[in-house]
Amino acid sequence: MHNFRFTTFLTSNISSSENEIDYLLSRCKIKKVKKGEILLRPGEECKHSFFVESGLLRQFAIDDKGKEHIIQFAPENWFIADRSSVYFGEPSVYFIQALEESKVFLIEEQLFLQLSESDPGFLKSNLRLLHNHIRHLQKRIKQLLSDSAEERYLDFIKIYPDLTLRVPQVYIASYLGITPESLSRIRSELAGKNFTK
Amino acid sequence: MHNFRFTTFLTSNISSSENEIDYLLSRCKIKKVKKGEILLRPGEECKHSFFVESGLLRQFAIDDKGKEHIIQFAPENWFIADRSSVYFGEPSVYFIQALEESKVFLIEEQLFLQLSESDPGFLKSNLRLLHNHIRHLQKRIKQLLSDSAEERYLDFIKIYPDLTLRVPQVYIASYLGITPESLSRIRSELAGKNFTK
DNA sequence: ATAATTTCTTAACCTACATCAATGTGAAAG
DNA sequence: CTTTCACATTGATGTAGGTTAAGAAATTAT
Repeated sequence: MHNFRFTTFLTSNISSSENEIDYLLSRCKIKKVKKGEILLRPGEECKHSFFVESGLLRQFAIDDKGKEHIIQFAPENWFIADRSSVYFGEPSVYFIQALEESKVFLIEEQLFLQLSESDPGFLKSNLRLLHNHIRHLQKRIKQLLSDSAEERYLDFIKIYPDLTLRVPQVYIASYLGITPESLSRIRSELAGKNFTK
Repeated sequence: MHNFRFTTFLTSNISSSENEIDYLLSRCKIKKVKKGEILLRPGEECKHSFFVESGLLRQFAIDDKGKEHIIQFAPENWFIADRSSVYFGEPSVYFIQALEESKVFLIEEQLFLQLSESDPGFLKSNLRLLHNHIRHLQKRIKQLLSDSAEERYLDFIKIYPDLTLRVPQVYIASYLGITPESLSRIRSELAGKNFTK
């Protein structure tokens, strides 16, 4: 029997009976995705939430001028989905793509709703996930409004030290809302500061 | 008996029995707030969700340099709250303030959770509210990453034509993430374009 | 190993928006 | 009516970050 991260995640984060968790697992599909593979594109309805068992995904948009903007990274143990598309059944405006070879669990929204109704413990966990998401989005807006690119980068490496090493800088720049050239400049300035101190 | 907007909102948006709605209403307090009055400040825990019965509120943050950044406006019929603070019981980093003389309903989180557990119809509405909020936040991030100040302003007046007239431009600028001077310039350029067309 | 490709850095120049400062306008308050 | 105060405009100048372009460094493939 497999010992999935997803199983561990569920048992430690969801105050639900073992039965319920088994049921949930039995209703999820697991999918292997290659590096670069796309799980969602603009115009499509996002049919699943994805739990990243291993590897790394990103959610991003492409603007009018053809530039990519990363909304979210999702390394192992994270959920990723276009929540509005999943929930409202609307076409998404985002891509979801694997940045590394990954394994993901596909979870249908219907299952979430069903378990939230029948099981208060599951509802709690579901609401917690949603609120974590909201907190994250809100912080992002606040940072984009208040902080300079350098400040945002410093926060990024504090919050995601692993990703800083793991992800090419183009993507980090795209998450921060700047060009890779600017990020490179910021990095060399920061390096300078540390030496002279 | 009063005919509140809140009542209308609840009956038309919540697929719940009349009893449940009456119960909800009976457990909410209504509060009159003067223009400029502050309902939440950084460091405080946000204890309620606010439903704006009349008037206009804003949620904003003040950054290190003392500049204000508006996260959200809430005119009548809108909810406003710092969701992460309400849900996680953490101290907020935001202000919530009345921009006009307003009446708001105060709703305790406990009540939301309780009704979500006991009533599937209420749960649905609660989830819908949360997902609307998420959609809104996500769009905001995408815009801040992709669009110019002018584009964001044009979208603002499309989405909130009423607020465009109702709210001083300083606040709109602060919502868009620019200075009032820049907004004024954008407006005069746009005016120019329309004349010559 | 060596070539090929992807990623990163550096430099010169450019642009959107910020800052500072002065002036104008319109609504509320005396 | 006129004074005040909050709000808006306009102009001169500054700056963070963008753009373009070239080369260096690091991975990946052969």
